[in-house]
Amino acid sequence: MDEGAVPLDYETAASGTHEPELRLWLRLLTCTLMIENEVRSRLREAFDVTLPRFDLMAQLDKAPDGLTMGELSRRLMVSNGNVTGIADRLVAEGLVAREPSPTDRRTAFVRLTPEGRKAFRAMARRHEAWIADFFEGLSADETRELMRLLGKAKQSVRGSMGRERR
Amino acid sequence: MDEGAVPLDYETAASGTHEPELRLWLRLLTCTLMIENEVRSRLREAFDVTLPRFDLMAQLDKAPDGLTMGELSRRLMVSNGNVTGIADRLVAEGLVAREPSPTDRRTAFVRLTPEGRKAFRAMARRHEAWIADFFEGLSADETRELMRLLGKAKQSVRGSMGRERR
DNA sequence: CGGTGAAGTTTTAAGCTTAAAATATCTGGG
DNA sequence: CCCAGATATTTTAAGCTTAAAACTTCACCG
Repeated sequence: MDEGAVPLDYETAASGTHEPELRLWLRLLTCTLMIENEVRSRLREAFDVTLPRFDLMAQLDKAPDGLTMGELSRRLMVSNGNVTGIADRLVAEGLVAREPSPTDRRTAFVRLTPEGRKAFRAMARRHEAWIADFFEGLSADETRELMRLLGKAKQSVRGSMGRERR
Repeated sequence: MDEGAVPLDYETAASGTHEPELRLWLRLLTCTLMIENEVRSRLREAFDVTLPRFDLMAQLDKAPDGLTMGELSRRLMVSNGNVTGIADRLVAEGLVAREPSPTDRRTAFVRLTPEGRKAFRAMARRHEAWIADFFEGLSADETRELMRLLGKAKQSVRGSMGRERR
């Protein structure tokens, strides 16, 4: 048995020499990747679905009237072309339907099919339990405080988007 | 001009109906994606380098004696095969060198070349400034507290990895 | 020694992702 | 009406990513 079995991640060896902001970023990235990798693996094992398809369906589930491809792209924070490919595959599986906008022929609406909604709801129930379990070690107060600080961080990042291009 | 121009992201429409842990996860993901996308774009624009290549070089920079492919894979939290491909491309660019282990012929060591180290150091300086700027809106206390809470979250996620497979 | 399972890496196939170019449509000013 | 620029989406080419299989080498037990 490996004695000091410390799991390796993005933060490894980033201890002393770096600025606190960089260490914070590496820890943020590590947390996200750990959860993302675990969720991806469980989704595949339990439902034979990929994470990007689950994410796209999650956005559609929150929008009963469907979303345009552009709205999907912005909410998922990925490129337009990316959404096209994932939606194509979900349409081929019958989980999602594409339909043209009646008022703008450039625009494509996308919505869950009844089967898609049913499949998603089943996955979402398990998914939500997984996420709750991941954060089980945090008290309600800590969860709230983390939420608040990440909200501030989000605002801060948002504010620094345009500037600092030197 | 769009009046209430609220930028869309993963959290959109996830407000009332979901558990606090799920909302926390979506916010964590949003923060990470915002930073990752911005860093990717700036690295491309300023240095014509991809984010995965930068990340791999960053790990090597912290390990002057080089790393095995397996160690790289664990630290970057990606699959083995993924590292093979990125390392191949960096070797082709002359930024990274592969060498066999003298003691174990299965093992491949990888290290920065002098040119690779020079190129990385220049990128890292700018990168660190970008990251500091992203978190400018947080006080030193808030940064510390966020760091602490993310550390707890990391431990919590780590602890829930094996269990909850029902 | 010889074989057996474990460990390190690469390969493969499929899918995801981006940036940029291409296509199609819309909008508004002449 | 027409067209120039803007908007919405898809296509393309290159690269990234995973999971699983294949290869190679190692460790060690008998």
